[in-house]
Amino acid sequence: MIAPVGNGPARTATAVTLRDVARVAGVHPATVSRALNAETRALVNRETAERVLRAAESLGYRPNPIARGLKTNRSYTVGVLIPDITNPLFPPIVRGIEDRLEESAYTPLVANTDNDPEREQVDLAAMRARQVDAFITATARDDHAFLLDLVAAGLPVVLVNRGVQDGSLPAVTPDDRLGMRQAVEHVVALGHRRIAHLGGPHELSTGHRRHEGFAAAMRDAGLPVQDVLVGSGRRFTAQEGYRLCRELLAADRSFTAIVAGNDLMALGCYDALGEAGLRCPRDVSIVGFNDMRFADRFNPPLTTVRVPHYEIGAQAADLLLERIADSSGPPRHIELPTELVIRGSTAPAPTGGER
Amino acid sequence: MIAPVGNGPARTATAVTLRDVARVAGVHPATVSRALNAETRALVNRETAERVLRAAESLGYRPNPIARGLKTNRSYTVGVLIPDITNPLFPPIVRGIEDRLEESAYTPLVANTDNDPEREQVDLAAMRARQVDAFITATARDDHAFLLDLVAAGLPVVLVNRGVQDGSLPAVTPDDRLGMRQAVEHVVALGHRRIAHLGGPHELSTGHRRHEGFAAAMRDAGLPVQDVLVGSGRRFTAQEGYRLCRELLAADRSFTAIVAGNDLMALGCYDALGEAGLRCPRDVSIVGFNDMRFADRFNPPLTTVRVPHYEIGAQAADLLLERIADSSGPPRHIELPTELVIRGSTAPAPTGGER
DNA sequence: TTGTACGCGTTATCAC
DNA sequence: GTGATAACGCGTACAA
Repeated sequence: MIAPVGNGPARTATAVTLRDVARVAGVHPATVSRALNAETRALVNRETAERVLRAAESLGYRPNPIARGLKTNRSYTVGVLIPDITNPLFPPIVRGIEDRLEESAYTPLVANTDNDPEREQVDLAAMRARQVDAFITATARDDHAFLLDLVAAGLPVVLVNRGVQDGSLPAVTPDDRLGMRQAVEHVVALGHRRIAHLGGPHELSTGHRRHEGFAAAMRDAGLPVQDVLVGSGRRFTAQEGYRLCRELLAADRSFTAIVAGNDLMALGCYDALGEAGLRCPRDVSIVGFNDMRFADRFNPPLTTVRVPHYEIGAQAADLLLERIADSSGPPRHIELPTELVIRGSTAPAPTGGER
Repeated sequence: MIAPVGNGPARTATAVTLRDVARVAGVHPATVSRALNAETRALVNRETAERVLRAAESLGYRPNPIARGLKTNRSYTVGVLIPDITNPLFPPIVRGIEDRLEESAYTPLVANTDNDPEREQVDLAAMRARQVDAFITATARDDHAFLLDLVAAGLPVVLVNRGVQDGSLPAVTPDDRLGMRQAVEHVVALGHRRIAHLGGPHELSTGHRRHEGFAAAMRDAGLPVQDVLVGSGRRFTAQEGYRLCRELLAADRSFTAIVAGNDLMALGCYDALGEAGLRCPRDVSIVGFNDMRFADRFNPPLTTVRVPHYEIGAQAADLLLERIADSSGPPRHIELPTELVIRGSTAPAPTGGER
């Protein structure tokens, strides 16, 4: 009986290693290492280096980052914490981060925390176990002590989309105050005077800075900020926008415009207004924030403040790479300018006094 | 002068290793390894194992996956290739994958290929260099030889959202034919007879299977499939939907319903119809496919076929884990059922003959 | 300029 | 049942 010739384990493509290259190039593995690493290439003879490079090329050598990481204690990997990739805000941010990191041979590890501090800790621990070299997080709350711990442990951290009050961490965010000013000035120019603001949680920089921006812009327009016209939701969701708008309608029906904390909250306002028999923009004008995808497709198309999300992600990655290279120096906070996008949800204030 | 006591490099938290645990537990590092690894725990004395576990716990020991990977040649990492996370189709799929992989201590590495075969190769190579244990890809075209190469090299591959014609690779997809049947039967029930189909590329399973489903359902309804009423776009985008719909309108204006290849293409139809002075659903009914986020917010709200994207991602991850454990056996193709969601873009066919 | 030797943290394979 | 040892692939002092 003739036994079939076994081929060993299925994994045919056993990787080519430094040693293989050395053998082909006729040098010592250490020399190959030096020749292939940009920083140490100067230490090796030009011709030798070229021979090594050719050998590596012809063999299709790819350094094994696992082995390298074990030695250098770096993984060329970056942890990215976001609340939920399913929230339309984050895909462009993540895309910006990934594109920029990829150029620098870093790989992002993305985790969704669902804004659950406990889950955040778990994800963070898992990433540290995987030896990530640094973090980008979009989940910053005002209690960010654990982030400072990371920094103290030598791991650079950059905040994206949100910042922290005390400026203790580098961040890339939209210019929330500018954005709110653009929103307010727009509806003021349309003749609105009684303007409401239904925003997000104050513990998030995006919540409180937009609130500040709203208040400042109203003041500058010579308009009062009335408590009854200002609400703060527990989350940046359509559901919370809906709840807040219903509360507002129950308390006061004299307002003619709402500046929402973000586009999702604006959507909730659409719903509450519709239920109350009010039409947007005929009865009430609404402005969103973010200009998330499909905001132009809503009914009515949403007037909103455009935030350059991709660019925010890209710059956050840049800032992180900068701090991986040199983490000294004070943390920078980069604010990217926003832009008002006028669509169908805003219109001149109804004439004939209050509605 | 009293010199400050230096603390060494900034990185305070030097990781605790297997050896540290061994020292505390009073055993050899190898024993610690055995005690901590579930599969080898049986080899070690119960009491010893417990002592080791306690020591590990008290020291806060976290195994270093880099070192482990170097030894075991596995990274507990999975490559996920998608066209673009910015396409609303993919976030829920990716989320499903991530959630399921996380439970099994695997980490996804996701890359965006932009449907560019060249970029796909680059990403794939980068992931192989990072020693990923397996792949999930949503980028399958009909030329998938290189995917079979991966399989031959011992790397399990699972397709998500798309399949391949010949069934040579495991896949988790929506039941595209069922979905199209649901769409067609809905408009037929509304009295439509001249029904168009503007679909995606035929090289993608999502394109040709939906086309097949459309043709089959029309046949079963006793309706002809006319060439002039069927279009195939180069991509699944609003832009292509718009282009196709314009071409359709130029060639024939007798149709009263369009079954689009997906929701984005349906959106393009909205635009083309609007430009032509036709209203949806009064003049033309439109059905989408996917029920992507915010489809209910469009104007009009889109009647569409709901696809369980999160579940598709989750099951793809399950299937992959299954094949990582045992890659023998024929590739399974799991088709998840779809569901019709009726909204405002479909209405009874206009009476009085053709429009 | 290049080679030698060692170690990163873990696990597989021996021996005891 | 446990300890000793080698090895995974690479980078880097140090020697030559």
